[in-house]
Amino acid sequence: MLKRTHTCGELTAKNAGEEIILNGWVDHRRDLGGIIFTTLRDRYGTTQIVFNPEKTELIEKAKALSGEDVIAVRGKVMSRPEDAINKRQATGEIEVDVDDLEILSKSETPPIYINIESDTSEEMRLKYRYLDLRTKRMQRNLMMRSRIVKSIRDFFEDEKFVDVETPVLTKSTPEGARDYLVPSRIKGGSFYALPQSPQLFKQLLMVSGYDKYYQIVKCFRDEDLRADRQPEFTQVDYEMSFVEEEDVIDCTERMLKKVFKDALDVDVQLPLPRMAYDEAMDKYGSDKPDTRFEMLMQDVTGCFEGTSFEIISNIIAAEGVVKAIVVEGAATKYSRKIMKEVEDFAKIYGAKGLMNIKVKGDDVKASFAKAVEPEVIEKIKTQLELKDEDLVLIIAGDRKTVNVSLGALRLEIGRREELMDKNKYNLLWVTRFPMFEYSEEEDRYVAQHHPFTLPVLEDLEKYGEKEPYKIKALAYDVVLNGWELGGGSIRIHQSDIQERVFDLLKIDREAQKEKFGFLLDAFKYGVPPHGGCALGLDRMVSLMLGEDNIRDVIAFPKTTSATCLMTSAPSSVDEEQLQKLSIKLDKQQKNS
RNA sequence: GGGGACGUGGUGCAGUUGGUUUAGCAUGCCGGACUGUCACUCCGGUGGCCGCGAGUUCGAGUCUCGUCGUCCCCGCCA
Repeated sequence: MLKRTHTCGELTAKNAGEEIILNGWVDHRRDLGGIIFTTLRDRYGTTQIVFNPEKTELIEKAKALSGEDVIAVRGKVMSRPEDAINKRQATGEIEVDVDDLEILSKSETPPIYINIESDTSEEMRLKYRYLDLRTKRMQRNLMMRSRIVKSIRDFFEDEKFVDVETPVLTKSTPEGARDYLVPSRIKGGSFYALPQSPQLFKQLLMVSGYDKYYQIVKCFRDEDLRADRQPEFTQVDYEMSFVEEEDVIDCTERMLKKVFKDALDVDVQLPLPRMAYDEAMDKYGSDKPDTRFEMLMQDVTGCFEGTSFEIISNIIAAEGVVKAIVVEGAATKYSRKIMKEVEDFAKIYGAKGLMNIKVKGDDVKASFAKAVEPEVIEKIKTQLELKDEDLVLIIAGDRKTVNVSLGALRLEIGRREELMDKNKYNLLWVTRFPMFEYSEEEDRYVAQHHPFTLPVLEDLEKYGEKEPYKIKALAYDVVLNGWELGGGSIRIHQSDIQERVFDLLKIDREAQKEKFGFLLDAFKYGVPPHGGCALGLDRMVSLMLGEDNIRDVIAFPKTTSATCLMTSAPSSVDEEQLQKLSIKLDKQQKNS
């Protein structure tokens, strides 16, 4: 075999005259009758190779080449004629005059386009993923991912973190997402769980004295999928001992700064802005605010005080709120049809309805004008400092619904009006998350982060068991352009506080022992104060590449129904296999 | 668990209110012409039971129901 001396991306005018060998895939062939041009491709780039008419034997061979054949060519690097230079190609100054051609492997006609940008359906791309990964886009994505991972590793290694692998076959954790289960053959009827995160193990590593740990690790959650959610995904997981919140935040910031510089040559200004959870919810209606544009939510409940508008007065009486966003220059542009679309959008997020005010010159037109006193509209106009062509979108209801629906609407308007600058990377911290969240389903408080998060101690004293929903936690998320990149917390290392938290969560001694006994035992033998963070690598890479779907930065992803179109996983298994695992299927599943 | 969009030659799409049709376009693929192309160009050709199943109808790519698949979203995801 002719072994390559160069890749398809590196030859320039400087190599002119050299005898070289290239290996690669036939990207494209242009047969002009006498002369044949072929573009050869590998992951480094493309190079034009030329079959000249006088080499009759070669020409015959070259005529038989088709797309995606794997070939080797030996030839001489030639400078191209001035008018034949291809400026869009890195190797466009040269071409290779072929002296010898070896066909290493023929290809059938591929089912998807590889050499040109096209809108191939995801279904085809996923089914023939190995071909899709040949495309320029996917090669760029995976190579960027690799670069980002290297940068992260370099950072942690330089900072003396230790990379420790934690088990993939582990114990089911009851709090949080649904676990993927793996049946045990040796202990029939028992199950391992795949980790949702190495949370408990990394805390144990702190107990063991590995005061700086990191791992780039697969995690698993058996929940429904989304554009930014896969059942298996990769986390950048790290934990530190003898630290406080500031230290974890500082370390994360420096890591992000390095990664952005290394991968994108973007300078991130430190320290990153911070926003308390309450402020984020209040102004952006989200715990992961997109701060690339303003259009903040404003509370206009006061303007409706004493109104006879029954729907609103009832909401206010029930401690609800009325909030508004102002869309500048949209009053005329937003026709009845668009307003309907916008209202329907808000309703998806639980809004009961959408009120609006349109300012056109001196005319202030409210969709709810008939139901309300003129002063109310006047007050809103004053409070929001409305000007010509302003459109005000207003939602009333309970605080949570208003925040969520108006926050989602803010983003939707942002998209419609193209207010998000794609070249901007707005990183920020959202801090002081609530420690507890009431779960209707379970009829108890559950930990919003996890039960090992350290509550703000003053809050714990002040609100305690009476108003646990007011207790904040030393938990923080890092947010990039409205996406949660990751988050972490300072953990509890004091057994008395841990017990109080368990009590508040109504996890009794029995359950504690059963579920987290090993951790609580470990904490008896000298545990340093510690805290850490975990970042979603897939999200991070996709954001840095401007891809809006994490499938495009994962080599072999799953569909939204958690299947793999290439391998057909998950699939049924032999009866015998099941027997060894002590598993019986019910009739319904057997038939399907 | 729920809502929405889509499914038509290998691929990406069009196909009007159900009927004048032999399901069209682009690209690919095959054959021919062409010595400076780079998504070469030009000429000719090949290729589809319209995802699958049932129903309504004289007649279904088009309407209805079911089912499968893909994508987006709500719930869910500490």
